[in-house]
Amino acid sequence: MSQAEQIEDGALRPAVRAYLVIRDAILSGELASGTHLREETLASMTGTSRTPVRDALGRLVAEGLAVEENRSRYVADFSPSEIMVMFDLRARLEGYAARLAASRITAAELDELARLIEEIDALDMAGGRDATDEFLVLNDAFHNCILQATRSTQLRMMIRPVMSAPVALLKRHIMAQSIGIRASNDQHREIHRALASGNPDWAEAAVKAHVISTKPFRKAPADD
Amino acid sequence: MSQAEQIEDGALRPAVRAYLVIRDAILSGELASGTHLREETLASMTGTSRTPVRDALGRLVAEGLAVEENRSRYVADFSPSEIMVMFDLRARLEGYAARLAASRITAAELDELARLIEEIDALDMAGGRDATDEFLVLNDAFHNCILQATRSTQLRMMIRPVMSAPVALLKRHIMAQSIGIRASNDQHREIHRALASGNPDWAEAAVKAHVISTKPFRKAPADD
DNA sequence: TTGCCTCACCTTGTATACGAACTCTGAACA
DNA sequence: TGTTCAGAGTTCGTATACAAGGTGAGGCAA
Repeated sequence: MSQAEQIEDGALRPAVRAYLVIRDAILSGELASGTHLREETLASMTGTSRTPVRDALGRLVAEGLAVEENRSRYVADFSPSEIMVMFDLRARLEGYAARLAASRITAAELDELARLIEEIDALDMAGGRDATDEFLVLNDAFHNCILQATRSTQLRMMIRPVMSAPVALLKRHIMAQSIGIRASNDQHREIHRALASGNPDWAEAAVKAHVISTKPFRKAPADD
Repeated sequence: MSQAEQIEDGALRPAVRAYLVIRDAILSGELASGTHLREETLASMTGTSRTPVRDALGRLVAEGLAVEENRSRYVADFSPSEIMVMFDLRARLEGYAARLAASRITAAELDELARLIEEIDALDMAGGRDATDEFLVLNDAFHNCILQATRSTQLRMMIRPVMSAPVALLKRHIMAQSIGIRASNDQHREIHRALASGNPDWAEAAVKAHVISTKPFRKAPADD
């Protein structure tokens, strides 16, 4: 699609650079919960004018990483209970996506999923320093392939925001070894089998379990 | 909250006026699926400059009413199967919201729900020309009250987009008498009982059923 | 001393001008 | 006749100037 935007880190368009910089600052904690996101401040932080910053803030609000109050935006609350809500939502939404995909996925897409599973396996064998980053890319591709197979742009648009934040949070937990690449890929294998069988109930349950298993906290304030 | 924005129709801020005008044009079919949303054109249509239009388009993309492709935006596809997806998503998300609300809702909020139910009943008795519009307002308040009771801004932000389009579509079906105000309010009553009992499973199921019952089509391309 | 009013500053919202990228058309050459 | 390249026109992206609104501090009066 729009690879032109991603070819080089320094060559990013101002709007996407602003988005990425602010997003990273929020997810890394550099901008703490409740911080007032001043357009002028962010503009100098990202090296652009206020226009791309406003664009970026709009996206961040839509993704739930920032909230609007009065006329300003503030970085959203990421309390443990909020993070659990995000994972629960993602589990339900992606589960539903898998349900649709089960009856709409093509043979080519199933092959693509199988290929990604193999690549992740190879990664797991090799190990190495930046296996985490590569895993995240392949993992993202796997989940996006399922979304693609739903044939619903509405669904893709709806899930995009609820995926971005949990995926970013995921990185920390993989690095902290609390989530194993091997175990995660075993779940991918089961999801592939479910989709290949065309069984919507199985596909939904498998994806739901996969996402929930990455939910970072033990205690369950959400009645789930 | 921001009532200042809504006091008068002519006194709306350009950004929200642009948003409402374009949104209505999309939902009414005036702007057909796939239409290229040219900023300059929309600017003259809404009587503003391109800046508020860009803001509005960003929101519409986030809500799934428009899609981005290359550098432009186009009005999204509202095929029957896409509309069914939107209703299914809303059912799942609001069901989850009710689940959370069941254990977090306050007595005051339960009273508020009861009050809204009574108002809708009164509306149903009175009948009249614009009962539909008033019902939509009260109905919206009812659903928002439940969202409020989840104590999760993430959830509210996530559900907002998936509610707006179905609710707008709802209007046509109420006017077409295919959805009864009386029957809908009976479901509200059950939801109230479920929430009051604090039973998350019941609350989730009741809300899910309520939303699904408004799903406009008989045939079910979604395996649901 | 306390409460209220006013003024100034700070932040966001809007308009507009300019620059860049993409697309579509038309013509020329293979 | 088909394909490709060039150029112009159109549309979007960004920066900036200006306007409006809100908030906080400071002073004045009761």
